[in-house]
Amino acid sequence: MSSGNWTAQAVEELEREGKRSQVRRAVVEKLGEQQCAVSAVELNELLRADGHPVGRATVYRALERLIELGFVERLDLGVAGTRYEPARHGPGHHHHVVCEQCGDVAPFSDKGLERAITKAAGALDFDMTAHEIVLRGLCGRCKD
Amino acid sequence: MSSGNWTAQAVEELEREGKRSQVRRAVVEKLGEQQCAVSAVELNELLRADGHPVGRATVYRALERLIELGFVERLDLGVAGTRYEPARHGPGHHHHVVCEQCGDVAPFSDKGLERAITKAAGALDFDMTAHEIVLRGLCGRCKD
DNA sequence: GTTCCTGCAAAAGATTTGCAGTGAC
DNA sequence: GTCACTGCAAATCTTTTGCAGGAAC
Repeated sequence: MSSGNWTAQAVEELEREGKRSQVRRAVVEKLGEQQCAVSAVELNELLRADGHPVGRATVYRALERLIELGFVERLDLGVAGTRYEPARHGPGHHHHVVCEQCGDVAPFSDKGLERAITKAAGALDFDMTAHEIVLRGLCGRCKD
Repeated sequence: MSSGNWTAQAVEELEREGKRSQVRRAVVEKLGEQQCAVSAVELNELLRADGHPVGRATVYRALERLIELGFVERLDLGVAGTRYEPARHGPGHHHHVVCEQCGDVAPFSDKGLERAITKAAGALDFDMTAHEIVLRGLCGRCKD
């Protein structure tokens, strides 16, 4: 699912539901542009900077709906509050490394890790629908 | 690191630093007793129920210090706020599965997953000091 | 007209900070 | 006496909720 596809599918789904709002479309589009997870406040600021003076509550409500629909994942990296990002199940799926020194967040992905996750989940009496992995430590710049 | 050992080591470390407080010792002991992650508010209530009328702020300050020392890990499972638990690196080390229906949190561990994590981290320009894994989905009771 | 969406302001929670008092040494 | 710890209350911050008005159809 490429960035453009994600945005298109999410917008389509919202419209199928009868949600024809311009504001929600803007939220979806802005979120789809992000490389990595953003907080609700950051997203709100990005939208305002873009000429969409959206209310905070609206952003939260839009995110909530998108989470219900499975288009957005909520995650807490321990820095800058709760963050949100497009749920990508195919290419683009990734996890996060967080630097404990500078707070920098970066994405990473690893095939072997995905296989191990799937295998581990299969051994439990549990239907896994999503998973999150966060690595903490020192980033390349801070560890020296 | 067994439960008793963790508590003993944490208390010892606090004392080495010159922290001779009874209250912090109580926080450490109560935390060491927990099977799984608890929130700061829950911990405060547990302490009060135990006859330690500790202030909220004190609990947060104690947890903060313990995190700095590496004895406690902060994690956010998306349910009931931020949670804290003893950082166990040997036996007892585990991750979490969260039921999206009932909010139940359970621990799990998997050797293969640990190996995959270590391997994946090794491939990055990053010094990993900790990692978190959260599986989301439906627990045994809710999936039926 | 009906239904859902929106912004604003108020409310609710969680966490942090300021401060005067207390305990350990 | 000194220095760190403590409780309380106030302040902050993030997220949620109530409500009156507005847009889509």
